[in-house]
Amino acid sequence: MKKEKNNKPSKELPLGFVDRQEKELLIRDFVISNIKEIMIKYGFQYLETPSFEYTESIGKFLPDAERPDQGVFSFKDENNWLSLRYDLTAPLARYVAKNYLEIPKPFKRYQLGTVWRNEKPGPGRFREFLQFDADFVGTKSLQADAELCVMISEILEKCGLKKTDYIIKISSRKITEELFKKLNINDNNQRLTTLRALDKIDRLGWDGVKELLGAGRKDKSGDFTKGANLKSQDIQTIEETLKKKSPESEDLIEILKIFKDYNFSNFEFDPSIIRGLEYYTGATFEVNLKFDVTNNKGQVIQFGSIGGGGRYDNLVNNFGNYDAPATGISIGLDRLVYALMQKKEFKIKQSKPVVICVFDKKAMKEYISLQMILRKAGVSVEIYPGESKLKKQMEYANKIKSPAVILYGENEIKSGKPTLRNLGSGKEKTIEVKELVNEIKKII
RNA sequence: GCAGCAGUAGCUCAGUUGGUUAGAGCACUAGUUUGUGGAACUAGGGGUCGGUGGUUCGAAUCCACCCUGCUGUACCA
Repeated sequence: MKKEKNNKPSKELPLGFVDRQEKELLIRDFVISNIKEIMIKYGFQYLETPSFEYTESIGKFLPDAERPDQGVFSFKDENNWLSLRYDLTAPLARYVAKNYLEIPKPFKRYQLGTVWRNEKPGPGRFREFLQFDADFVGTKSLQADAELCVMISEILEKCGLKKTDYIIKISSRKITEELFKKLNINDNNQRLTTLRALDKIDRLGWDGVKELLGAGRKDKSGDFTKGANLKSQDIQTIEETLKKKSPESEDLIEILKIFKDYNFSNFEFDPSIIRGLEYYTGATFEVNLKFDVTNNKGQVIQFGSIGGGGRYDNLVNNFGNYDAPATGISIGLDRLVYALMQKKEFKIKQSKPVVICVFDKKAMKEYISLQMILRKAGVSVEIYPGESKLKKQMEYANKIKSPAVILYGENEIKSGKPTLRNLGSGKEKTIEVKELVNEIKKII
């Protein structure tokens, strides 16, 4: 905690939280409106669930400690532990279980919402972020899995990305499942460690992963990570299997066939797409950006994926005895927006008001009248919100990037002709009120 | 959590053989004769040098501990 002098409250933000400014928010709005449009086209229902859930409903583990803070923000109300959701999938499973008798089956819904994770933030990763999720619940059809990928691709392109800007990587848990069977790896811990190690291929390469599959690995800071302790023969089998360029599991073969029917080709089979989550049972996918993303110091950062998902046929059953196989995808919107902001060709329009300068408070009626005329015509306009010298008012207009100021002082009011100053060019024109709208529209 | 590095004004940083009232650029405020911005000039505000304790006549500068941040790594249901 940073101490402020005189015991004033800290102006710093908690670790992992950020203020977001207009430019980012406008791009986010743009992305969201594209998403909504496409979700309607694809026939998904819009859903919102609350930020808080009972802790036991969103975690796989019930709180066994005094305070369940394993990665979630929690607090206790009168009687119960509540937690801020850490994703939108668990709330979906809960919603489906709660409304099972009423909802259509299969159930297709999409959701936009903030999620929170109480963990160490990394570059471009925060403890509060906006997610977009689309899921099919209650169908085993691989058409659903395929369509999710096609749909994400359409969303990204609608947002202005080209085919060369992104790729959807796809794999299946069935591949690793079969490997485990074949190699007789039954210990759940060992399986998990293996999956997690394999998930790191893009970052560590096969050499690093093989260390993690074996005894363990020391990273460059000197920290040591314990490995899965597999036999070297098994490690070799795993490497050979996963290095194959085409899928051999039936589900993937079918999904790829459906992609073909959709004429969708911007994907890549990559058996290292494992995803850390334990609950996936079938296809897994990941959305990766292929252009460079830099941090605020201009350095290119390892951006990684902006989202992913897969099939999870058993998750909803956790809430009851329902047969609800499901598949879904989620996108980290803030990360997508952050990346979009860096595309040079990507411009978002920020409308800034024309400023009517205040020369004399007694003439306020005249200013208001001008303002009403302009607003009626749809022009963004404001009367300078304060009392300052003209110079200050100009500085203000300049600072907010106003396109123009209107000078309506004693002389102008007498003649009924305001002066319009273009803040881009610095040129001024004294014109009739009725011409004002047209002149301003030329500038904007 | 573990490991490495770092912590001086709002921001970017300078300031070590420890020594007078701690500096710069940018930003900010006021002004450069009273109706004009983005340039220039002048003046000004702002820091108990991350914190606490210690060594010393004297510490931003040395030591210890703590806190915070960055990076890597782990975890991420």
